[in-house]
Amino acid sequence: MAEFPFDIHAQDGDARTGVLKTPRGDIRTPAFMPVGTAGTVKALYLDQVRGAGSDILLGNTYHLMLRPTAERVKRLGGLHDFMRWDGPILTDSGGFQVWSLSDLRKMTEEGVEFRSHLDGSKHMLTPERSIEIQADLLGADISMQFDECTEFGCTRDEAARSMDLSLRWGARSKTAFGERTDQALFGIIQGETHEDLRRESAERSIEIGYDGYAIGGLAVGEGHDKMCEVLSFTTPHLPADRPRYLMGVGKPIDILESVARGVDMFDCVLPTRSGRHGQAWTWDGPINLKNARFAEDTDPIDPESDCPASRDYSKAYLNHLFKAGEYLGPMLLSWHNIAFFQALMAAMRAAIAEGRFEDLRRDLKARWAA
RNA sequence: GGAGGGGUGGCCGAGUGGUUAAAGGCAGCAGACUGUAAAUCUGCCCGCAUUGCGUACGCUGGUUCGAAUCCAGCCCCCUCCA
Repeated sequence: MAEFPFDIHAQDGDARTGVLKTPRGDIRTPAFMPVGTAGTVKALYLDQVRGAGSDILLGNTYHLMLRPTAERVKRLGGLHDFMRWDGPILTDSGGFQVWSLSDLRKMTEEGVEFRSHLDGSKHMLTPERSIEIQADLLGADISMQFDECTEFGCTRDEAARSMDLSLRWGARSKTAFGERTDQALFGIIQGETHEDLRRESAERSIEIGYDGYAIGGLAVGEGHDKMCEVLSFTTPHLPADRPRYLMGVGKPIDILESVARGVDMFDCVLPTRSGRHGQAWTWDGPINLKNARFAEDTDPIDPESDCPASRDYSKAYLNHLFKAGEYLGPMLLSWHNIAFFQALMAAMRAAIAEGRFEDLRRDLKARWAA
């Protein structure tokens, strides 16, 4: 087992706050990991990402293995040196792409053969290859087991079959990963929306033994309430002393409610993607800076923020940048959104530590109700 | 003054007798985005009302069952020649 101590400093209801220690630095939890799919958090300098309060980034097996290739990243010193980020990096195993690029794949017990969306070339991803890419070539601090994600609305049999496959792939991922002290491996709980499958997936994953436990297959169309319901009956089966990571989530309301159910880590493309598309997340909910009502709004998005993008630029200016198609618009709004998400995480950590998480939760839910 | 070309919905621009309220693009207005094939995608975009009706392709008149499309006159724009 890796030496990644997880110190839980405080618990408030099922919400907890603490620090996951890694050789490359501490990760304050609940944590939000900005997504840096192709070796970059789109439209941002890593100084901005770090300055906004990010402790760890997410990188991607699928994208990097195709371009510039994992071997080239290795030759160039590994992903940290290559992209100039000295903090922890968690990499996705490629399992999600296997699912979302489904029309280009061929699945077998061995793994997945798929065609590159870039040039149509054939590639093979197996648990062993995924771990080699993540841990050995990219040099991820936290690698994810290779898994399969199911379509929301699939049959129970399909969900069970897929969960079994993910468990077998998980065991192979663990074997391939071996014993390491400076890198960690997380397993992924599947089972769609079925309580018994989620429990079984959790129990069998614990038998395999991971450094952390992710919950996969959520926020794929089931809706906020269903997601909360699944979390409510899934997190109780996960080890209390290990980090719990809800993959791909989410909107601020999703994160808030997931923290309330004992989740410690998150990642999502939403702040950067919606930032590129003109949407700003705020304490009063999302706003679309492209809307005509902001054309002469001289207020900044958040005058209280430490982030220059949130504090020093008027909504009118951002509105203009987006209307004019200027690059600075997506850059500033991605920056603001990452800063907002991190401010939200910090607010939740502080509230949990001070035993007033429910007050914060109630207040934010009321603000975001609409 | 002469010769030729042209005037289409906010703009650009297809369309040369009916299937055209009129392609497409832009601008405009809104929506979506959750382990990133996304600086992307979707909807609306003449007016009014439930299928529908009324106005519309420079202006006026004409031909025709029917015209943005054909004819005549007029107005304007562009190119070339004097």
